[in-house]
Amino acid sequence: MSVHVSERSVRRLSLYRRFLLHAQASGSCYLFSHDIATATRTSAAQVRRDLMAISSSGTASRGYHVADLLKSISHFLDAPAPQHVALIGLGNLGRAVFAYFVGRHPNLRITLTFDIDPAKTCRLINGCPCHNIHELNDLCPTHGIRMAILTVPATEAQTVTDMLVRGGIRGIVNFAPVTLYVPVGVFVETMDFSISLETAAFFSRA
Amino acid sequence: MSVHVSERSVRRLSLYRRFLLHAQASGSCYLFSHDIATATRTSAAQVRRDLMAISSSGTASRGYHVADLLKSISHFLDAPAPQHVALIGLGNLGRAVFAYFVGRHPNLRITLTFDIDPAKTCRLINGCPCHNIHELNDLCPTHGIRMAILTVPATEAQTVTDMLVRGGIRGIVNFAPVTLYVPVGVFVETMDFSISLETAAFFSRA
DNA sequence: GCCTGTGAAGCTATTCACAGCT
DNA sequence: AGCTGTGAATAGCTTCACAGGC
Repeated sequence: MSVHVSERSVRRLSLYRRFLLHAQASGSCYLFSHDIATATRTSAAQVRRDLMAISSSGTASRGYHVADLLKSISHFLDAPAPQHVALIGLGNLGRAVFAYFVGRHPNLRITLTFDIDPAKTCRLINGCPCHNIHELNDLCPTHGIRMAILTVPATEAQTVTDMLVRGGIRGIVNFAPVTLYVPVGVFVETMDFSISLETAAFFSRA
Repeated sequence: MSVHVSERSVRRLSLYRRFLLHAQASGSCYLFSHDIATATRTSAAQVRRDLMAISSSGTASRGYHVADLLKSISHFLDAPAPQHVALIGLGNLGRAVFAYFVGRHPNLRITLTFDIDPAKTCRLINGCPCHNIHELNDLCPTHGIRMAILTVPATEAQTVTDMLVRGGIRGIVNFAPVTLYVPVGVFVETMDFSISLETAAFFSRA
């Protein structure tokens, strides 16, 4: 089991799951690899490879059983119990992310939020207490939080990242347009609008 | 010239540029490939390869001249004149994107915005007129717009994409968590928070 | 006939390693 | 000594193509 699944595959599996949930909601019971491929802009062979990697299987006649597939993708992607997530920075972006988050990720829970601004701390934001950023070091370990969403200004991002790493965080979704320095073993995913924009601008003229 | 530069390289070049602008602002005049590599989380060899691809060069003794490098990266990445960009969907997200955009991308300009909500159309948003989405087909070609940012609800994203494609758009930055179907030749970059979140969640436990 | 599962092939991206230069 | 530029090697990813099954 667990024969190393690449980052690319993990991302695609997440996409497959989202599509499968939609398909299931609209009544699909079985799907072929090429259906999943079309819906996620990849190839049928790629879908079969990815599913093979998590040892899912289908039948030649009917393809993949949607409910079973969902179960096995979720078994692979999700932690056994919901993962707790910290949200750092409650400006416009942080609150928007929180709002978007709610109801969409049943297996992930924002359980702690942090900000530097005393006006925001010690209040409930969406029913979740907001702490001062300096409590981060103590609170993250005691709440078993291994993952954080970073919505602080670019100038603060590295400082906060260092605190997160000291607090034992192993995965960061970073919204600040900066490269974060982290030790090996800490995963950083940067949502970099500027880079995406420039890339799209480039290829829109190619 | 122009010996095919991969999408990965384009993205990295955009990152290098951002770093170089910061470095220049803090007084750096020359940098070695390993400096750029460290700042952008890649390898020195990768930096040299990427710069080679756009036929920039440095010297063995001092490395790369920051100002020259910026010039040649910008020459490669940017259009000769600023590109015009349409922003579709002026809800919270669309307005946030607009606000973020301002002042950050001198070579890109949001010149038209669209929404379906009549309450939003025919008004100025950040000094930019907001049109009804049905005018998209006419206005994009006449304004020479080849690129759009899509901040509409997921349910509308494909419909609007079809309109954009008919209007001649060749590049889309999509914020809706859906796969968009576009003909070949149209570049789509999806800012997919859910997928990024799930990927980070996965690797935070690996 | 058209599907899955998968070894093998092909392709792309990255890294190695070193000649040449200062 | 330590850099760049780059051919060669390697690693990683995707597609091909086909045996086996309904």
